[in-house]
Amino acid sequence: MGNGTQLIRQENLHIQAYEYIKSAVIAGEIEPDTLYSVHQFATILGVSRTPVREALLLLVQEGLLTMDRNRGFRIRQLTGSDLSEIISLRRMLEIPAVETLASMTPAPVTAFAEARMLYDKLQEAADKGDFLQFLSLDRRFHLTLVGALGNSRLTRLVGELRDQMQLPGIRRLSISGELHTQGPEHLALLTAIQDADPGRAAAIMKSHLDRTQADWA
Amino acid sequence: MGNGTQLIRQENLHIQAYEYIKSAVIAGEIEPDTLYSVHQFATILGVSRTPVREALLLLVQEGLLTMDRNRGFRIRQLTGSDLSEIISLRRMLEIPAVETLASMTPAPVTAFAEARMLYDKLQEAADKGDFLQFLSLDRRFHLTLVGALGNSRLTRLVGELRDQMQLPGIRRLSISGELHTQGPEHLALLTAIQDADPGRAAAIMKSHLDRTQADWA
DNA sequence: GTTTCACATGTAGCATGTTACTCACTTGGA
DNA sequence: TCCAAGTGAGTAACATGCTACATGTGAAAC
Repeated sequence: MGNGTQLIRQENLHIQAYEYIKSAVIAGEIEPDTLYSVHQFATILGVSRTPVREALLLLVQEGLLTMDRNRGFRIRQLTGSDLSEIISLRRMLEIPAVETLASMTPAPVTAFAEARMLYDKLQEAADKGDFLQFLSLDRRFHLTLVGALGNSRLTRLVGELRDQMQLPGIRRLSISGELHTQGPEHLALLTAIQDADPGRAAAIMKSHLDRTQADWA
Repeated sequence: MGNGTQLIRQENLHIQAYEYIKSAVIAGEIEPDTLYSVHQFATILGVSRTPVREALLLLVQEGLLTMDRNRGFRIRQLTGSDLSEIISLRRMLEIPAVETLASMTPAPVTAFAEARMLYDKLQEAADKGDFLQFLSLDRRFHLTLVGALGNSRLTRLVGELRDQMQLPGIRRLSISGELHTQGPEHLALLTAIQDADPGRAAAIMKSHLDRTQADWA
């Protein structure tokens, strides 16, 4: 059968299902502690069970979901030790990343410009209290910076780790109040990098991670 | 533990297929530049195409294989920039890892003992010129050490990065001659860690990665 | 009241049928 | 000889049928 309204849709269904479900998980549209079946998602997406199952298996491997045999799939609940594992990895990756970024010659000015633009939008979202938008822009801000290093595996990895931290299991509320404290921190980081001050950039990143861990404990 | 004694074998077929194909890839039993079909593996393993396809998709996500739409699957060819990405990540992860390892109190003596045992076997394999055995023990040696840190995500990640480096695309020969130069390096690393000398351990790890990158260029 | 057990329900898991695509090869015309 | 359209084999990709299993429920046995 034809592809409906899409002129050319060259992307596999399981990829599309993967993107959709992943977004839903991160946006919090999926209930924790609730079992979801392949059939449910297949019905929602209007495709058969096969590509949906494939997508779910990828998400399990990525650590966003867990699988209960013959029961269904559910959002992974992070424990405290999961969190420290993730934060520990982020320390190893993101601190050297911003250091290197601040030392690059020539400086990746286009990435800086884009990060600056994202920061502006970020502040806007913080003012409006638009939590989801804030999270999305926060993610893009950091991935833009890390991406300027040109290491695609690093960029992807950092993204995955950040995504995992959006999972429930740890208290995630009260962040609404932190929206405005986070803003200046982003700007300070960007400024330090643009000033080619690796030490300051690293220190900001480190304190950010420290505080994140403390907050979620 | 050993599933020989296990009465019922309750592991999903796609997991078993995943393990099997991954081993085959790393052991070099799979020809590079050759397209393999789901059907081929399914026939070899004596199962249907579904779990095999699921396994292959996981391996694609992991970066060991690539997928040619409507053509088949093949081993991923690493380019020079792939290699530098991987080495760069390994630097960020493995150097801090051995540093931390050397600073741990109490020291993880059981892991040290196991690493020492693996080192002995490693030397034995090097003497015999058993290349595959050497690679397998080398992998276990490093993962045992990293595993002692207790960060399961880190351990898994390091393992995946090392696996990717076993892929062809870069000259991998002449390593036979290096088998004996690698041996002492392993011992030096282990000794530095056991001596609680983070700086020395880090230096050894760093030079190892530098040399690895230079060799493969 | 408590335990046991048969059964109904819904699911993952696997097998298999079907479709549509890619590409090597052939064929025919200039 | 060259090139272009045609075609056929093989494949991923998707849909669907079927099986085994985990679990909740309720009646029967104690």
